[in-house]
Amino acid sequence: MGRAPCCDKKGLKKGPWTPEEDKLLVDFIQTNGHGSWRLLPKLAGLNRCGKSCRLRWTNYLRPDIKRGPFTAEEQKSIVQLHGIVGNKWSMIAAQLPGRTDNEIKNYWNTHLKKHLRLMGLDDPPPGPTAGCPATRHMAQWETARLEAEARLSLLSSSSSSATAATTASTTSGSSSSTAADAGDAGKPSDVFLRLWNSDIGSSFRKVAPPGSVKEEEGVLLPGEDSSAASDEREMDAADECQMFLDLACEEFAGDELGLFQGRYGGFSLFPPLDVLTEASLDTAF
DNA sequence: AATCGTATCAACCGCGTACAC
DNA sequence: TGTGTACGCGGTTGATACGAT
Repeated sequence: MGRAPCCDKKGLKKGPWTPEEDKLLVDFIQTNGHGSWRLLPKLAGLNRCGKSCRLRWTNYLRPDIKRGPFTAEEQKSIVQLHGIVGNKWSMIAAQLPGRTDNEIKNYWNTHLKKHLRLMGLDDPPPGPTAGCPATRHMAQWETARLEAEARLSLLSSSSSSATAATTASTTSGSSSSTAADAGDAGKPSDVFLRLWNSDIGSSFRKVAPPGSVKEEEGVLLPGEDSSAASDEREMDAADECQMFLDLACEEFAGDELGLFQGRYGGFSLFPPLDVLTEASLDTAF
């Protein structure tokens, strides 16, 4: 479990990439694929470490990257998904075709977080019943998320067969299976994918513009879609404000999704652990 | 026009995990 | 089984752009 020595090498260039370097990297990957990132810079004639090449490719040069401002739907999705998985930017990015984890992370830190703070939705007070309704609901979501992680970790550690069944059910039933499904959906710790393929996830998926996601891979094809012009508009301040109000005071708060099963004076996404069987887990996720 | 403060985002750093040997 | 290596992720930094004074 040692540290990667990849960037320890002296003499490797750092800092901003030049157009020439970009071209070398793109040409090489389009011809040969990236293969081993460690070997790539040498093979491509780049004086960079593999890590830097991978980052440049995944965050900037990849052909399927979507440029431009985040749409209203994307912003809404980010806020919602963040409420479930927290700072799991790669998970969130997997649900937003063409957006990178780095981009989403930056956008969250510079835009969305600021808006939430201004509205008092960030930094919730202790206890789910304190504060304004909107803040309380945000706290409830965070509580639910933590509980979900704890429960599923517990369950997955004791039931590998349930995991296999879950994987089978999730990959067959969803019309918006993603690249992540193909890769990591079988991991018992992948809480998000379980949630995403549950009723909760399907509710969230409703916000995605029709046709914006390729059915099998969950990514935009070159030249595909992008016709959802109405979704491409940039939100003005009033739109954004209203969006957060909507999220906090309606969807996050509501039982309209059938999420909250009150107990112990609070709420929970799940029935008590002792009634959670493998079968019920399969049904739920 | 110059200076200063703030916002943005590309890129880096370091850690955790998976995997090969 | 233990160790080393490579990769991916999230947090952070620093350069640059932009707006205010």
